Amino acid sequence: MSKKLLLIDGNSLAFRAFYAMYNQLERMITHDGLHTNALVAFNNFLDWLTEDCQPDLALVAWDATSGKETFRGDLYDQYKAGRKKTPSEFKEQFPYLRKLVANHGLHNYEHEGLEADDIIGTLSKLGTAAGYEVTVVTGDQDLIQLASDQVTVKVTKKGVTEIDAYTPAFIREKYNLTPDQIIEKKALTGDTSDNYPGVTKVGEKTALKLLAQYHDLDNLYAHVDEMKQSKLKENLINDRQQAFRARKLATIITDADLSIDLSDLTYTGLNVPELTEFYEKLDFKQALAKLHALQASGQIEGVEQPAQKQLTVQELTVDNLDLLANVKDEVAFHLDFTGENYHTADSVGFVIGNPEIGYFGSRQVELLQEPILKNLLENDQIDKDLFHVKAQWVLLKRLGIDLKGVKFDFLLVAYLLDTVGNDNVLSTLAQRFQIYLTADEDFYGKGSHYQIPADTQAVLDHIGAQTDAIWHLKEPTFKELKEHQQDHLYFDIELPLAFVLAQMEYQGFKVKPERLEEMGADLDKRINDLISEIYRLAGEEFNLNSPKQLGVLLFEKMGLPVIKKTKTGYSTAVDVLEQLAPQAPIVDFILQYRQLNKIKSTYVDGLLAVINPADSKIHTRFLQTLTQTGRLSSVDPNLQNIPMRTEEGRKIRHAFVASQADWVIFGADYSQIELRVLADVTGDENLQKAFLAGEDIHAETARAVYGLADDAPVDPLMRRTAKAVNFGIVYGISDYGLSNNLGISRSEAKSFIDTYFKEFPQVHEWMDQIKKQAHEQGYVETIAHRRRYLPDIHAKNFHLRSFAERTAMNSPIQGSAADIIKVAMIKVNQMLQEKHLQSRMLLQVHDELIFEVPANELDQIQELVPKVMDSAIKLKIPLKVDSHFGSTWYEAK
DNA sequence: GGGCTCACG
DNA sequence: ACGTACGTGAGCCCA
Repeated sequence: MSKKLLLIDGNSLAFRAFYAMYNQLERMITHDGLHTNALVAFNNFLDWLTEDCQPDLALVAWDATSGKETFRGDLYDQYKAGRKKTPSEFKEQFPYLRKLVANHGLHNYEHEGLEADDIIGTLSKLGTAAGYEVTVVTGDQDLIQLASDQVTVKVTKKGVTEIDAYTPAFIREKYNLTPDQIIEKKALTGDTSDNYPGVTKVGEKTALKLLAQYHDLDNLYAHVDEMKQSKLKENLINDRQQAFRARKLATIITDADLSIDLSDLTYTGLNVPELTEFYEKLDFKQALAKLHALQASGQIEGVEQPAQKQLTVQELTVDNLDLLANVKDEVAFHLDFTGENYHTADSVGFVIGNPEIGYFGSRQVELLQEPILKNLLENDQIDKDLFHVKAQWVLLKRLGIDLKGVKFDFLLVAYLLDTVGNDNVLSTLAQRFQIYLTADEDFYGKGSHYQIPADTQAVLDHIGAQTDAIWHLKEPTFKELKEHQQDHLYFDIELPLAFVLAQMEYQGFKVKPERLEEMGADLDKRINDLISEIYRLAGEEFNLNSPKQLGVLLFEKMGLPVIKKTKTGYSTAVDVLEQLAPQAPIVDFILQYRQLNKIKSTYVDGLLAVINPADSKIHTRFLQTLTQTGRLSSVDPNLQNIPMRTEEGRKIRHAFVASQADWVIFGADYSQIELRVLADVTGDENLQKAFLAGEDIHAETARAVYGLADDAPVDPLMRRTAKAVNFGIVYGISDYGLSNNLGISRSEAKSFIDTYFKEFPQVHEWMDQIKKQAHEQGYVETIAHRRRYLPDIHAKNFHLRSFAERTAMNSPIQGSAADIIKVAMIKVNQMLQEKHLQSRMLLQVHDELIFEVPANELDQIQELVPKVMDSAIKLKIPLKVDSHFGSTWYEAK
């Protein structure tokens, strides 16, 4: 095989790189304020190119930066004139581009009076003569004139990820031209970006037609007089000189005098120490991770990574399980699975061990059921270090194993240390602590490309690297946990909660498909009637689910007034439609359609699709490490947003039933927990008194704000306003937001807020103090020391900064309420166990808990659950819990 | 994949 | 002058 020469057009590619990632410009800045978007894209591109091409010789050519004009400037004084100034954000990256190239083991070259094109043209000719297979890479079509049997010219298309490889055959196919004729084409069309004209009115199409007939410029002009009279002929004759000048400008020099030789261009590969330093200096986290992963996997040599020694997992079989007899007090364990939903996922394999005894694993997860392994996992005297304990617990439970003795869950700890940018992926979370792993996505592929490699050892080593990383992550992360005063939050709240949640998910909530199907049939009929009526009133059929088409109908064809706009067009949201309803009867039908269709598609059809046929239950997953405030979320399906507010939707809850006959559904919810938390954390005495004074906090607030007597009646409008103010306070109030919500003027809203703060002065003080704290330390905390960092608190942008300030006020409230119910869940679960009750907790919906309860336990549960919830965490004012039960979730209201 | 809409607390 | 109430997830459209 012939040797390879790689020639890269530095300027055009860097330019492409800068604009390919232009939308990332302000996100990619080093701590010293250097923009790095072009560097990041160029770096990725170099990686890809060198891996793909594996060159023997390689060079990146740059346009001359100094001194003398190029011959093209001499030839035409307008050459490249009128170009926009290079943005300074791009210019500042130039010097680093060259370093980047050098650190990748490629040569940089520029030469006075020459453009990068000419350097590449000359070297490609030299390379061809010396028998090299030449690859030219550029962002610019001009270079394709160099294509030949030995030279392939790769040109980036959109961005830098897609590439066309121009060979003579490809050029023939695309333009019906030879590479040489590319110059002739350019002569006729000129070049707008280099600012030289060809022949007036001749663009690509005309040029191709002329070249098909006349082949080249000389022959064309030799026969131009024979052409029949036309505007084109006139233009050709008039612009003859321009065309020939353009041909000279477009022709790339292939015999320039260079001060280098092919022998100077040896490709030396990555300079790992230099590149590491470069990446570190410019905060290239991903590139650094990739580099470290390459080193760890032994594909390249480089800087010593003590914690990342290449480890080999020893494969376990039924015959060598006694290898695990040495396991004493602590092991790391990782059971890998496909996809995200561990309730249904297939297992890929597992690894167990630690650096002292080594790592052992198998792709046969049934091995875990062998006594030695099962006992080890179920032994609470042997500490386990894991990633994502809840998933591990469920996967093992499905194998009949009861995981115990868990001490470290890296996912939970990483989430508690910093919620920002947590993607729940081990490899990216590990990077925060300078541990670099091959990402699952890179190892297995993603989406439809997911495939478990056939090489068992490779798979085990991949899982092993993760297991070993978990082991090494424990110490540094536990240390930070302590510094954050989050030991209690982790050991006494989140870690035990993970087991409670795992049991709830595994238990599942029984759903009667026939109830949903009945509802579905009824809804279908009513939806179809609505659709017919809407089409009739509209006078045409259209896609009712398309806000765009609906907007055209309402606001263009029917001429209804535009009340609100979205980024992309007219808003057709409920509040808008409600305002339009009196003006056109169709609008009310559309509102009804929207409501019923939502119930049908999201809830009837959506839930039916996720009932497990084996047990007729729905097994949601609670995401414990996602929200920025400490709340849970629920997915696959979301059982935290089952309809409640409208009767029509609420009927969905009829389908949710207890799993056994004579059992009931029991629900208990905190009353006004967030406002009680507010009264507690602010220490506001008036707010505390208001809670102690009456049943109805919104009415009490109204009395305070409107200056009514303690026992005076409160009219509904006053109560509604006070309620909105209470919500506003919890959300981090602004007069603008409140005015919008209540449909009042900003100044009226402002005066409400002022009065509120006058009545509850310590709430006001707390709001100021928490904002100040956020500015000073960059984060806010809940009563259990749950932390939320607010990077935007220092933003120059008013919008971002204001948002961060509202968040600073809201997160401690919402988050503390989350702390309280989490503690309650752990205590309720403990109580159920201690009292040997069969009742089971099924769901948490932020301020309420849902249970299924045998009829004979109902009295006890009704007494005990609210009691445990009340006393979960002691506040300065009592917590209040309401409870309900019934034969279905609908009845438990 | 982003935007819109709408379900919950 | 600026212009959003806080926290979520799912279905659908449309590029």
